[in-house]
Amino acid sequence: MDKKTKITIKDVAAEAGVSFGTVSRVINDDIHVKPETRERVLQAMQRLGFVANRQARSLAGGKTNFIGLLVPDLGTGYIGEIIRGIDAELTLQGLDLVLYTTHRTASKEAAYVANLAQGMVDGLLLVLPRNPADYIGVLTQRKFPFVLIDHQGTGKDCPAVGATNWQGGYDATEYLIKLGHRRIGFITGWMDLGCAQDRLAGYRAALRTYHIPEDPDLIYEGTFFQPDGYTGAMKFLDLPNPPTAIFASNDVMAMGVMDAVRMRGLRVPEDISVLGFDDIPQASLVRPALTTVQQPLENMGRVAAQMLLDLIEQPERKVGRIELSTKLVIRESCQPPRC
Amino acid sequence: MDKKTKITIKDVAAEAGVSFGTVSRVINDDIHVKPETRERVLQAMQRLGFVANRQARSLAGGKTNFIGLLVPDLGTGYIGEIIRGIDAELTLQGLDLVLYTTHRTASKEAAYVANLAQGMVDGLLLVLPRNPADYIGVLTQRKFPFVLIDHQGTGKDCPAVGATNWQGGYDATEYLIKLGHRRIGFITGWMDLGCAQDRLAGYRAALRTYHIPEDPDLIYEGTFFQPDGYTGAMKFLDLPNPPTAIFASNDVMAMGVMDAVRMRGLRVPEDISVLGFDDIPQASLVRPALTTVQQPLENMGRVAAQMLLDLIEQPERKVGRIELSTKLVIRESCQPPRC
DNA sequence: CTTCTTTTTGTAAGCGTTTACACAAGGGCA
DNA sequence: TGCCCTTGTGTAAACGCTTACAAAAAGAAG
Repeated sequence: MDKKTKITIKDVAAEAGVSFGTVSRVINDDIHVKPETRERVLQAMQRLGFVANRQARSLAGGKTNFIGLLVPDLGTGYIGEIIRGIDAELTLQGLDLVLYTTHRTASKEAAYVANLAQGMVDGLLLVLPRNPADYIGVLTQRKFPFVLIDHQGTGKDCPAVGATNWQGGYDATEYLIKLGHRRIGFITGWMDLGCAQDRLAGYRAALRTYHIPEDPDLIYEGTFFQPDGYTGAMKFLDLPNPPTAIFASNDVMAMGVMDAVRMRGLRVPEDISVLGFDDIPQASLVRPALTTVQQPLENMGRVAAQMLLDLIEQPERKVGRIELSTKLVIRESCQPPRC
Repeated sequence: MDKKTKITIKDVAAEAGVSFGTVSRVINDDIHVKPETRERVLQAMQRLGFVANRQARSLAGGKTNFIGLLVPDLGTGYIGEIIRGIDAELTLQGLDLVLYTTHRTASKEAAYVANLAQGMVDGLLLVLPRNPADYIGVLTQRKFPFVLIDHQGTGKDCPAVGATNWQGGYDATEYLIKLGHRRIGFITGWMDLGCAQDRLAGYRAALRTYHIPEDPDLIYEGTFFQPDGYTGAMKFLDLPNPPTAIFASNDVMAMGVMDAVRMRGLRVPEDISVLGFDDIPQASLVRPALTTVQQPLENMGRVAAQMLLDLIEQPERKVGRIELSTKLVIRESCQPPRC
């Protein structure tokens, strides 16, 4: 049916018997078009199967309608959830997503940002940026719209969305304490990341509140990957006085913990309580279902996208960090310690 | 430092003391530029921090340097692995990825494809397309380059890459049989997908080869999600004569199976052997580590990207389906049945 | 029926490149 | 020295659209 190679606004204009300017106005929902003319144009577009050329619109209009998304990796469902939120919001505005995976190579990150900011996209969304200090300065100075997702740290006041990691760490620890636990093992995330630091700080604060002395043996430094949970738990279980509960800084490490516990012939939660962080989809699917601190990942993506859109609209507007609240989701992996 | 808003080739031309045509030639690695001129231009570009405008290049050059990627979802690591491969290959060619997540809404799929094919991208990569029949015709007829990933079915001979699902199903079943199992439960994937059908067919073929009668009670129809594995296994275990091994059509369902087995107070692999399909990163991390059929996911992505690039180069070339071979990865979740 | 507004529509000038074509140098050769 | 090739460089015309600005049509008011 479509024998023509490319249908342009001129073709549509000819078909509808108007000038191409009018067609352009119809495309852009310009007010100044007589309803019946608009209708005629719309039908012509329909008939010809016209789709506006993106590149041309961008060139002439000065905006690309692309948003750049930089993510470290797509291995865990974690980032998938965030993207889902971003995607939902962007689709509403007819914007498309250009995906860059940095695979944890910090160098690529800065290079990508430099290029993208040169007009390839209208705005930038950075998930779990590794060392944003490298380019935030440039971005800010150039007034290029961007939003950081799940990062805090540089102390600089720049647009970011994250979760209340400190509070999440605190709440979870408090929950374990109230269940009666006194020796609670903690497995940290990758401590270069602010979120990992905050979760640990929350854990510590809760212990302090309840006058439980902190034991350095009960803190194992991990990197957010499952094997850390396994190894950390093994180490805890080797202790002369092992913990009765283990709180891992994310769910996948918590699953590593569960494996280790089972490996030792112990049971969750009867012998050891296990608590995670994130509430990835899998958390509710393992047995026992994991009690965890829920991060509103999808919502974080959504909010970040909204912030970015606002920023694109009004670049002057000053926005800072937004923290979405975490929520303790109680399932089956924790119970009071054995007497 | 960059006080100028936009640096164009004209600025570079002025800086280098040449015409903008020459600058363009330098950008495009045109042979007809005197080495020293090239050098001068390059330095000017460097000095000015010039980055070519993507939209303008696309408009004038006729290609966008974008590849469209349609995926159903990013929940499981499965697609992340594929993207990693695609990404690696595309980066080599300086192409960027525009991401569309259809979230299993078939309607969005067709709409996206229609738009994208209208010049928004140079080619299309479709991962696990739901009902490609809707648009393959249009794409083919219009000679628009595309490659299907992990799909077979329509019988039409179109560019696709997948894995040897049948063989994988066969090999795994044979392995279980050789371990001594006679009653092997099978949990299917979502049967609308060709890969799910093939795995089941492989399972059946192996049974036939070894003259083991097929028992309809030992086949549970799932949809590739973890709860299916759980439910299916529960159903098997309720049988008067339950299976001694369970083969799930993907790893996440196999993990559901493990949960169910544990829930019943049984042990993997002592009481029940469990086998998966895919070899997602998690498979080696759970305890017992999952024996599974490895799909070369990253490589599938890479090969698909290469095929697409070839197709873009020579649109006339006829390419069909490529199948990458699966491999049985033996870990800890299977052993001979108890006497 | 003018004249002045207020829509509505047409026109032309870009947006930043690529690329076919024209033109200016340098050789090589007779 | 003159002529023809190369090789390197400049020029102008697209690419398909947006958007001021100008022009025409349609009301409103007198």
